[in-house]
Amino acid sequence: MEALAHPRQRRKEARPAELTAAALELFVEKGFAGSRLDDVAARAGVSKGTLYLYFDSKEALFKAVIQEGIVPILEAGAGMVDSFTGGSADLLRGVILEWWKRIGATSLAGVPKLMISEAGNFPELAAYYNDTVIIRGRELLRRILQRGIARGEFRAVDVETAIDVIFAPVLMMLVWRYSLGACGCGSHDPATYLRTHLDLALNGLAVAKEQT
Amino acid sequence: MEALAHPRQRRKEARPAELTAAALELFVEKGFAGSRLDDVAARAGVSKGTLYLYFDSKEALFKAVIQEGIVPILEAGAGMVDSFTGGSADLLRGVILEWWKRIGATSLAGVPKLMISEAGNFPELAAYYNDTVIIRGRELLRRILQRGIARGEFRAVDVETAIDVIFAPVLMMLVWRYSLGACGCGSHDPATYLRTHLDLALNGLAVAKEQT
Amino acid sequence: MEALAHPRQRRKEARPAELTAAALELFVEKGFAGSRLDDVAARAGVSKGTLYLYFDSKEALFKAVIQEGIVPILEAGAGMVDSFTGGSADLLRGVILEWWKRIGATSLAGVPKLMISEAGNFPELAAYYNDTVIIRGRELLRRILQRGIARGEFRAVDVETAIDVIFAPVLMMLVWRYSLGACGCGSHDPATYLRTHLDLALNGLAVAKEQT
Amino acid sequence: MEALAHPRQRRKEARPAELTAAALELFVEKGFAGSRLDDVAARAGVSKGTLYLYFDSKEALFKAVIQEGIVPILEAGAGMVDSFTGGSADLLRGVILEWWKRIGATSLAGVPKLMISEAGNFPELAAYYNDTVIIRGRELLRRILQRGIARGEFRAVDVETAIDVIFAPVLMMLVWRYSLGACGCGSHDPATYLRTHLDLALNGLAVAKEQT
DNA sequence: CATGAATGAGTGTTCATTCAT
DNA sequence: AATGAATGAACACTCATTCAT
Repeated sequence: MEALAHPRQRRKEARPAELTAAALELFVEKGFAGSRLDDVAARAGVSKGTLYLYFDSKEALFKAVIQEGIVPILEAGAGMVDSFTGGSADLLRGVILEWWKRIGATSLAGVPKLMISEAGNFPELAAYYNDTVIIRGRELLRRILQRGIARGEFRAVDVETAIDVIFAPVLMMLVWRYSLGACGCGSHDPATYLRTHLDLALNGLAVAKEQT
Repeated sequence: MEALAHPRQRRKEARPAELTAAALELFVEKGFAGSRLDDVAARAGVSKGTLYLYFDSKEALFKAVIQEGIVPILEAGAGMVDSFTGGSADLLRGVILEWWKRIGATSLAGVPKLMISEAGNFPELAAYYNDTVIIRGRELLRRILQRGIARGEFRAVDVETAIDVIFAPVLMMLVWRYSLGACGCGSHDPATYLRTHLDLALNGLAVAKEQT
Repeated sequence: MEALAHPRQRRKEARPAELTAAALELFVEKGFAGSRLDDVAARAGVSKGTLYLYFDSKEALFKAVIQEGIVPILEAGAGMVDSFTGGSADLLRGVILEWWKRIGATSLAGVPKLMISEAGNFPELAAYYNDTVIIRGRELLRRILQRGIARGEFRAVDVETAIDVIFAPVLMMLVWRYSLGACGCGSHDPATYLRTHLDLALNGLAVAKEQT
Repeated sequence: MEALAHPRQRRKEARPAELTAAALELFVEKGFAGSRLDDVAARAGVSKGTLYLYFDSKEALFKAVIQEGIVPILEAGAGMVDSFTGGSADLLRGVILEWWKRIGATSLAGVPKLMISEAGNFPELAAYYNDTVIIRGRELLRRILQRGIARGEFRAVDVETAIDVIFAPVLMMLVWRYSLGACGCGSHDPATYLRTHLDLALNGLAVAKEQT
C-alpha cells in the first residue's frame, strides 16, 4: 500500500540493498578484486557515482555485502535443537538438510566461498564473520553431537574436531560450486552428495552396527 | 666442483625453481591478483625483467607454480596404491596421511585455497588444474574405495560421491588454515583432526562392526 | 546560451576532436611509436585516463585521427568532379590545388608521411587507409584522366599508372616537408612547386601543342 | 684464396657488414622503433651482446646502416652525364633507368623510405644524408635539365623545382613499395610505371610537339 | 672475441575514487 | 539524490643496455 503510494521513497530506502545484492552476485562470480564497480553499478541499474553515496569505498561495500548476507544465515539455525525430541541422527540430518535448504539453495550460497577467498585480505571482517556465524554454527553442531553421545546414540568421538569434520563436506560442496565447479570440473548432484555424506557420517558416528 | 666452475650456469638452471618458490609464497599470501610481479621478483632476489626470461606472463608463472608443485606428488601417489597389499582401510589412511605429509605440511599447503579463490578468474588454469590434479586425485581415491568394496572391507557406498565426501574434510582443513583460520578463528591440530576424520570415515565405510 | 548552460556537455562533445587534434600534432611530430599517450593527453589538457574514455587504445586513437581528418575531405572532393563543366586540364589543376588548400596547407599535411611511416607496423590501419583514402583518391584522378582522354584533351596514356605518376610529386612534397625537409634540406615554395608540376604534367598530357 | 685460408679472420672483418645488413632488412621491414635488437642479432646469427661489440647503441647501428647504404648509392650516378653525347631526353631516361637498376631493384631499395621515416628522429643523420646523397643527386638532374634547355631540347622550365618534380614519382614508387604497398594496396609494375612517368615527363619537357 | 643472463626505466592500460553539474 | 566525466596511482610487460663468464 504505502509502497505503491510512495514508489520513489521506497526506492530510496531499498537502494543500499539493491546495491549490495548486485555486488554480492558479482563478488561471488568474479571475486572482490575481479569485480569492477562499473559493473556493480551497471547491474544495479545506477551510475558508478551513486555507489559512493551509499558506501565510502569498495571495501566498505564488501563489508556491507557480507554483513547483510550474514543476517539470514544466522536466522537459519536456531531453535530446532532445543525442541527436538527424536533420535540424534535424525536431528543432525534434519539440521544439515535445513541448512542446505536455507543457504545452499539460495543466493547466499556464494557467501562462504567469497568469505574464504577474501578472509586474508579482510581480517577484521573475517573475525566478525567468525564471531557471528562460525562460532554459532559450531555451537549448534556441538550440542547435537553432545546430545547424541549423552544419549548413547553416538560414539564418544572428539566432539570439537568432529564438528568441523562433519560440516566440511557440506561447506566444500558450496565452495566447489563457486570455484572449480564453475569451470567444467564435475560436481555432484547436491541431494546425492548430502545423502552419501550423511550416510557415511551417521554410520561413522553410530555406536553399534545394525544397518543404519 | 663443477658448480663452482659454472656458477652462472647453475644459477640459470636453478632460477625457475627459485622464482616459482617465491611466487608460490606470495600467491598464497596475497592471492594471484594481489601479488605484484615486482614483489615476486624482489622476493626471489632478482629484477622484474628476469621473471620474463623464464615465464611469458603472470598467468604462465601461476601455471608453473602449480605444475611444478603438485603434479609430481600425484604421480608419486599413484604407485603407492598399486603396490599396497594390506587392508583397504590402512591404504586409505596411508594415502591421506602421505598426502598430508607432502602437501599439507609443506609450503604447498596454500595451493588448494589459492586455486579455489582464483579458479573463477582463470578458467584456463582451472581446467588445467582439473585435468592434472583433480581428475588424477579422484582416480586415486576411486581405486581405493573400489578395492575396499571388492574385498568386502567397505560397504557398497556410492563411490563417485564418496570420493569427494571423504576428501572434503582434508581439503577443507587446508582451505580453512589459509582463510578464516589465519584470522584468529580457531583451527585444529592437524593430527587430531586427521585422526578424527579417519576414525569417522573408516567407521562409516566399515561393513561390520568389530573394532575398527 | 545553451553552451553556457551545459558547459560539461559541450566539453563532452568537443573532447574527441580536441584529443584527435592533439594526437595528430604529436603523431606528426614524433611518429606513432614515439608519441606517448601521456604527452597526447597533456597537450590536450587532460589526464591520460581521459583518453581511454573516448578511445579504446592507442591504435584506435590513430584510426580516429585519420578517419576524422581525411575522409570528409575526400567526400567533398568527389562532388567537384561531377559538376565541373570546363576543360579537363583546368579540372585537374583545380582538384590538385583544392587538395593542397585543404590538406597540404593545414595541419593534416603531416598525415601522408605519417601513414607511410607507420603502415608497416599497423597493417589493419593501412588497409583501412587504403580503403577509405587511397582507393577513393585514385578514383577521383581516374575520372579526370578518362574525361580528358574521352574529350580529346589528353593523350591516351596508361590511365591506371598515370594516376600515381601524376599524384606522386604532390604527395612527395608533403612527405619531404615532414621528413628530410624538416632537417635543413632545402625544400620548395609550394606555389612554385605545384605550378611547375602542373605545367609539366599538363604539358605532358596535352594532345597537341598550342600553348597549354 | 685467402678467404678460404682464414675463414675465421674473414668472419671477424665481415661481421659489422653482416650486422648492418641484417639491421637494414629489419629497419626497412619494421622501422627503427619497431625493430628489436634481439631480432637483428638473431637474423645475423649472433647474440645480442655481440652487437654491442661493434656498435655503441641502437642509434649508432642505425647510423652505420644508413651510411653504409649510402656509399653504393653515391657510386651509382656519376660520370654518365659528362660523357654522354646523345639527346638530353635519352640521357634523362638513361640516368633514371640506371638509378632504378642500381637502387630500386636491389636491397638498397628500402633506404629512401627508411630515411624518410626516421629523418625526424635523426636530424643529424638526415643532414648527412642530404649532404652526401640528395645534393649530389639533384646536381646530376640539374645538369641534365640545363643541358637540355641549353641545347633547345627542353622548355625553359624552373630547373630547381623541376628536378624534384621529375624525381618524385621514381622515389615515391620505392617509398610506396615499402609502406602501404606492402599492405595489400595495389602498386604498379615498375617497368610500366617508369615508362609512363618518362613518357609524361619527357613530353612535358619537350619544346615542340611532334609525337614523342 | 663472444655470450646470454640480468637489469630497470619506460609505457600502454585499468579502475577505484572524486566532484562539478 | 544522482550523474558520469575526469583523474592519477598502480601494474603488467618490453626492450635497450650492461657485464660476468
